[in-house]
Amino acid sequence: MPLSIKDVARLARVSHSTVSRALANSQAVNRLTAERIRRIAKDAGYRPNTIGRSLATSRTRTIGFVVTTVADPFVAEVAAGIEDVARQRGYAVFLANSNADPDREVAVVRSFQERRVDGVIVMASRVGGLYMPLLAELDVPIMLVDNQHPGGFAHSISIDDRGGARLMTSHLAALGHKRIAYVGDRNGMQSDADRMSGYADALQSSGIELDAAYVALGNGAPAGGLEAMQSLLALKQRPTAVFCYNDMTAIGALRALHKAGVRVPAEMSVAGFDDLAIASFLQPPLTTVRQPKAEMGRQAAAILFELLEGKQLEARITVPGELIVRESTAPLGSIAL
Amino acid sequence: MPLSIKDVARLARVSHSTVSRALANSQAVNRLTAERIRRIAKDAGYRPNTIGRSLATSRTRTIGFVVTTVADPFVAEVAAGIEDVARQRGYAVFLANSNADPDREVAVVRSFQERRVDGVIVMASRVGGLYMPLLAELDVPIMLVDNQHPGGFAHSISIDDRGGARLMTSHLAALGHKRIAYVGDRNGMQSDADRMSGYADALQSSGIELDAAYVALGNGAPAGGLEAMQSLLALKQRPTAVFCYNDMTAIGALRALHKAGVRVPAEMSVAGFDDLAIASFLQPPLTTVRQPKAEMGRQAAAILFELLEGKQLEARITVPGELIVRESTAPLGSIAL
DNA sequence: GTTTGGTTTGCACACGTGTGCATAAAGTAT
DNA sequence: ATACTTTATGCACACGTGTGCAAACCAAAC
Repeated sequence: MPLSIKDVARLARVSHSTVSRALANSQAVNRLTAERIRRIAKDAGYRPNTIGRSLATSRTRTIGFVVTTVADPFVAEVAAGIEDVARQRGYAVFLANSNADPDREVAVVRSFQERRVDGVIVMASRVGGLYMPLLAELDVPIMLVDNQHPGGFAHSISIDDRGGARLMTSHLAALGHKRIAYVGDRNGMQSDADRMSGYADALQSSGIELDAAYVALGNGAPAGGLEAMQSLLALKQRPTAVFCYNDMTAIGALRALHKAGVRVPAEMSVAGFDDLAIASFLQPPLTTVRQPKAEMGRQAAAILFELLEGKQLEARITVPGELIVRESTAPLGSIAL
Repeated sequence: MPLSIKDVARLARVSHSTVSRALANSQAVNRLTAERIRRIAKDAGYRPNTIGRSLATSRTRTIGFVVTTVADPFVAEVAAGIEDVARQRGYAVFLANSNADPDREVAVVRSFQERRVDGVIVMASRVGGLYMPLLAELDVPIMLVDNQHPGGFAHSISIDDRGGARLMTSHLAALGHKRIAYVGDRNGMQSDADRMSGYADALQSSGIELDAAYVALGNGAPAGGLEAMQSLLALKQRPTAVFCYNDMTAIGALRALHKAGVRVPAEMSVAGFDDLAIASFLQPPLTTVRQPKAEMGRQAAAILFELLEGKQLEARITVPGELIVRESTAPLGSIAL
């Protein structure tokens, strides 16, 4: 059993109140006494018990972070950013995977509720209709990261999906491509819908008619991208460029193209979204839209802490995506060496 | 302010003790009364306050998970496994990144200490000499995953690095390769040393002399693999096969080879270790040693919970790696189509 | 020496829950 | 009817910390 504030009090021959104040650097306690107490506490290896403190202050200095799964590298990078600023501020982070399973979602909210987290960051992308009211019931500040339906909540940070998709599609059109395909995500996420409409926007601006045959559906993972790409390859008239919902999908698409012996970018340009750490090491290095993942995580956490410290603010931040041109996209009809 | 057990007690016109017992399904309370109380608690939306409970029971049903960084996909997959069984058992998981920074390591341990976690899982690979005694000071069960120096601790689960490396190196030798290189990790990790010695073992068994020129150093990330591969390519007599410390390193190596116009596997075989989710989508799909990452996470958590429930057990589990042969390795001198 | 005012300290309670023990109620055996 | 057992409930305390308020102490001013 680790020693309590009372043990320190006994050692210092003062009341536990004085110890509490001394350790909190309160002005009320005599400077010398305070220093003496701090010395004793340190020498004895005293560690304050957060549980007791939380009970007294009704603040846990704890936040919950819900995701579909941390196994997704995109999510993991955001998590790293969040954890970074949380640690700096003396907060700890509960990690919970919902796996987009409604039962788990409920379990996660219950757990956070019972543990009295001070705030929550949600990055569950596929949050269902039931999830939002459940979260609201928590009655703590909630920050959404790249979430769908941010409408219902006051605080969110999201990539500009539509703008990013527009950037990329325009890039492809500027390279001379006319038959530009989009590989989406069949899970019906808001970000997919937004990227799709950015794609549609850009086609229109470039005077290209949107052809439903060039819209295929993956699942946000390589396997889905591979399948979708294969269906595109089976078309009588193949596209010459493919914009994928995310980098993971693009990885699958690249694999399908290699298998089929289609050279990238000579015969087909491929683009992704996210700019995962490995994007620049792919074959060929992937042209993509960069999301500042860790930075978004840091910002999400920073805003949440502002809220926790009582600041009243409405923050619906949209971060612009950055076009990163690498070697997987090239002018139409170019020949690779 | 959410309602407390006393609020429920008032609603049910009983003492809070009775409510406590009713909700814990204690035999001591009358069946009908208990049911009535549970009804009322449920209808009122009562959620027990874990903070209060923890103070009373001195158990938090919380564990800490320390890693260098979750941004590493390998780590993230283990994390998913851990979180999975933790949730099932009603435990919550604190995530903390040490970034292999000694100051952060200290901060993490302090945080876990002050939050009175019931147990800790460490996956910090590069734990320094100071870290271990610091952890021991926590005085709670500690479970190590793929950690170096598991010697000092009673409970650990690790991949069989040496055996896995032997498997892979033998595979390469069996394909006829004589000049087999190893790209290690300059951070001086135990797993690197073990894989290196497995590599050396297998070379010896195959009657191949270990040539120091064929041992290069990366950093466990693609950039390091790329550099290391380039140094190997600069040799007068290049290797014909390269075994990389991990998949991330192999990804960098593949990139270097593509850049240099060296065909894989026709001119050079490449192998990794870990079997990350994307390994099978690389160009070419990567031959590697599979670590059952999520499963190891699940098992680590399961053992920790056994310990927490008082079971006395010594567990130093070594999990065998599985050789996964894909298309990045081929017989010496084979010609790609 | 008394009063005033400031500084420092401790008392006592609160936070929410679990639990040993005593008490009350109800049932059973004599 | 009494004594004993069983069952059900409440009282009171504990866990570790923070904090309003009163008390104690001290110094300065009169």
